[in-house]
Amino acid sequence: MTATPDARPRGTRLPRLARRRQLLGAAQEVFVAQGYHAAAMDEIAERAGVSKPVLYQHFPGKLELYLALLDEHAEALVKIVREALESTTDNKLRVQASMQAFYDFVAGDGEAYRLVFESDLRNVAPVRARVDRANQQCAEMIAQVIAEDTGAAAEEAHLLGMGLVGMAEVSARFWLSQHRAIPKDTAEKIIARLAWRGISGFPRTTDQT
Amino acid sequence: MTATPDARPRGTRLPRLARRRQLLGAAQEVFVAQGYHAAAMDEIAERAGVSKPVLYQHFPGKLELYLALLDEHAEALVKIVREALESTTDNKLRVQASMQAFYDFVAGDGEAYRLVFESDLRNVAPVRARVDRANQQCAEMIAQVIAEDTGAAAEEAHLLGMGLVGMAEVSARFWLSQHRAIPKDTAEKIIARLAWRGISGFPRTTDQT
DNA sequence: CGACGGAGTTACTCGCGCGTAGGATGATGT
DNA sequence: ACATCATCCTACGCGCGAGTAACTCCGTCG
Repeated sequence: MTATPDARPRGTRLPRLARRRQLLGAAQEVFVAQGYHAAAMDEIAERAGVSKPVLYQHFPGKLELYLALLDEHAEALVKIVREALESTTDNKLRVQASMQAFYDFVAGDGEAYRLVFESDLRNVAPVRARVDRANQQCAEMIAQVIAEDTGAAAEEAHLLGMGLVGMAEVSARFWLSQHRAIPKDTAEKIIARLAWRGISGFPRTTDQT
Repeated sequence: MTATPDARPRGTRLPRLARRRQLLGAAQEVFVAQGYHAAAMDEIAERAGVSKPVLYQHFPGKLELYLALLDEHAEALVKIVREALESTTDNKLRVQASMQAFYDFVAGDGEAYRLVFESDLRNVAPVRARVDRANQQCAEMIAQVIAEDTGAAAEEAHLLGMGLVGMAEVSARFWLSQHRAIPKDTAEKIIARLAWRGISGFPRTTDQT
């Protein structure tokens, strides 16, 4: 078990772009499995069946390599949430689709969601900026719909949006941590119903009990 | 700005237990501000106005020092949530109180919530165990109430509980990141209303559209 | 008044992991 | 066949930060 799990054949020569993609793939596996700090550049290189300097011919440093991956997946999250919201004008279905988007994201290939939701580098400014921005954009898109639907103030709608994002994020990660004890679509429906009951016909005024 | 902000007077001698408390205080400041990895034992010692070996006379290593703090605040979170749930038998008020508990926790002294909600050491088993356990306990307590109230299945109630925990956590952190743009009790009420509308009179069956 | 011991200090060792210098190797154009 | 260039390798420098060894200082008790 101490031997390299599945290092690619060490001899293959690749054109620049293909190599880059492959390096990103290897880096993702390692960063996801170990987190940023525990991940060693040596290991990423080895995992790609290549030596370290090759890595540095494609990326200026460890941080930039990480940011490339983070960008990719943060944007992917925002994109599928946007698509979910644009997939219909029926708000109930919108909620359903949005929740499914989060569950899809978390269940997606190679547990890449960890980069966005469980990064161990949030204390570093550029990482924090990206993670926060992804969350904010999701919340903002949802807030827009809420504001239109309920006439709530922007601030309030934004807070509600972030609440729903948190609900989706955390419940989806929990669902996955239970190794899908509940079928995916069932979990999505349960959470979607919770969310929909929560916001549908939300009272228009802020200051009431 | 490069000089030490407020190192305690370097000469004071303290009895063992007082020193320990003080070291925990200094460590908390540094861990909260920098995260685990960026925090240096030298800096914690300096912040406490003491040299490094003193730190090692009280804690066997950096990790154990961190775990001591994490335990403390994880337990504090579970405790205030439990107290919120036990404060009344009116479920609507329970929701209100629970949300307030999360907001109180996040707004609490020295931003210690970061240790529990934003730890950059979740990839390390003992840390992950503690963070997950705190979340699970909160969700479990809420799930219990939900199950009693709605008759939902245990699995479903647990998922709902985790959804509400996520809603509270993420929205509270967002609220704080906006530097309290909304008054605290207003934010609490908005989220509490969202949560209460979501679960109150939750349908008893799972498999309906 | 001397020695005992708790409290603290300075000044190291040492391993780990990022990033790099300099050399080898194999395909391509002339 | 030979030069050329991109691609890849081995082997190292080097800083940083956790943890430690060996010493000092001062109150207290017999």
